[in-house]
Amino acid sequence: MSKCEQCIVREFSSLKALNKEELVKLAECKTSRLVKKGEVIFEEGENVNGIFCIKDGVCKLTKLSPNGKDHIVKLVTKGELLGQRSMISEEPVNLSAVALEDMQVCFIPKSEIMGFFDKNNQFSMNVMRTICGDLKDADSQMVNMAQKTVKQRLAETLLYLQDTFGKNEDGSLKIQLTRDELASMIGTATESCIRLLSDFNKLGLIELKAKKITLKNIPQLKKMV
Amino acid sequence: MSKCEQCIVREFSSLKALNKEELVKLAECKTSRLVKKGEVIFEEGENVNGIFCIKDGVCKLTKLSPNGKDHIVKLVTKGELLGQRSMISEEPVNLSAVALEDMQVCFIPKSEIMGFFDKNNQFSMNVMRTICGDLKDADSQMVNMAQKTVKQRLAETLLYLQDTFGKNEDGSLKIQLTRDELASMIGTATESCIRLLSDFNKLGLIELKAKKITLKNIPQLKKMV
DNA sequence: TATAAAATATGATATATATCATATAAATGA
DNA sequence: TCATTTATATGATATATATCATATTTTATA
Repeated sequence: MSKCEQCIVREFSSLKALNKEELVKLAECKTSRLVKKGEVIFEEGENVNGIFCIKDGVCKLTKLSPNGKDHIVKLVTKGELLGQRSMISEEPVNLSAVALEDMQVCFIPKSEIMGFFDKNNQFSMNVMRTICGDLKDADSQMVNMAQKTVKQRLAETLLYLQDTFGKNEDGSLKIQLTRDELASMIGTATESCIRLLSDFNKLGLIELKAKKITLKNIPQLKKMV
Repeated sequence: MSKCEQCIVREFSSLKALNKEELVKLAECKTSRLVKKGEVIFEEGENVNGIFCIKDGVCKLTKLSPNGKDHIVKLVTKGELLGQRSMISEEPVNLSAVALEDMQVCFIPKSEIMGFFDKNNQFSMNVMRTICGDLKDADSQMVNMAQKTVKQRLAETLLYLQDTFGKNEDGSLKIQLTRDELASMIGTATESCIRLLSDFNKLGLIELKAKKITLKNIPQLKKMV
């Protein structure tokens, strides 16, 4: 069992408020797990009795819409926590979490977290702020979905992906989503997404080669949003 | 200055966790205000140094989209609190609040609320649960906007309005939204909204008379969603 | 009450997007 | 390495929705 004290990732989440003693307790009760690309961490409707801390990798949070399509609500990456909302609401999770790449994930049981909640004010404030940030983002995404065109949403999403996950040495987006996944982030049909990418390519806004997407004209992409 | 102790509305919000002593303190520092229909309570980007408690009436929370249209993110009614997210995040509000009917609203300064936060665990837990509920709703609305047709969203919204705000003696929806507002809740053009209402009317799903909307075939409306 | 302004309604048309079909390319696995 | 599956791409077409125009009704106001 590795020590949480030495885990750098903790510095990026609400857990940074924990003191040495609390971190020792945490290390004792947490369980670590490797999650392969494509593997499910938890599924909509499940009871998850605790939270997950992402040590490495990226996953998607999806929600099944009544028409049977999955919609990607959020991407979550190294340093972030999963399952906080569900734990606080004492409800099943409302989203599924699926690994987009191989991941290292730690699970912290609810009892432990609730203890920190009671005793460490800074920790609970951090959690609250995170959830408030999520709410603000969700509201703004809701408005995007309702009011922007698919083209605008695609441009915005490409910019977001580069901003958040960076680029490879060749300049292409570091995070690898299938066209299908990209479509279910922006809320459109896969073919429409592919077609628009193709249009963007022809316009010189992006470059497509062998599945890799490279943003070529960022000012122009920004202007579209 | 009326006493918060005797205000029934408080029982419906996070404030129900406050004890007598805290309620007396609250009554001393709060300010009350009448808000006329159409009046703005606060505007996107503003710094609101506290939270509002709605004693009576309903307001809409809107967000301006880049195309210049307002989108209604949420309706908030008697018993609910406004501005919690912004206060916790220590950020300007991300939404505007506009009265849909005449309202009675109390303002509670941030300092007071933060005091309750520190000392009353049940209160902060209540606030957290409310925000978690908002986040869940927002995620689900986001998916609705992205994946459902305008027709489905209209049906769903009509059912929601009746569920949440009830109906008049004549059976029509109690809450009075303009077509324009209804359109900006479901994320469509005003004309499209009017047209679909007209279609629903012809199909016997609803009845339109003199601005009043009456749901006539709820099972069928539910089936559409 | 008369008049202006705003809200609702509906038609005609344009546009964005989804769907269905099929081709090609890439990835996977025996 | 070849065969099979899966992902990407593109055309043709259908459909949903937006936009523009105009009429009618309702509401506000002088």
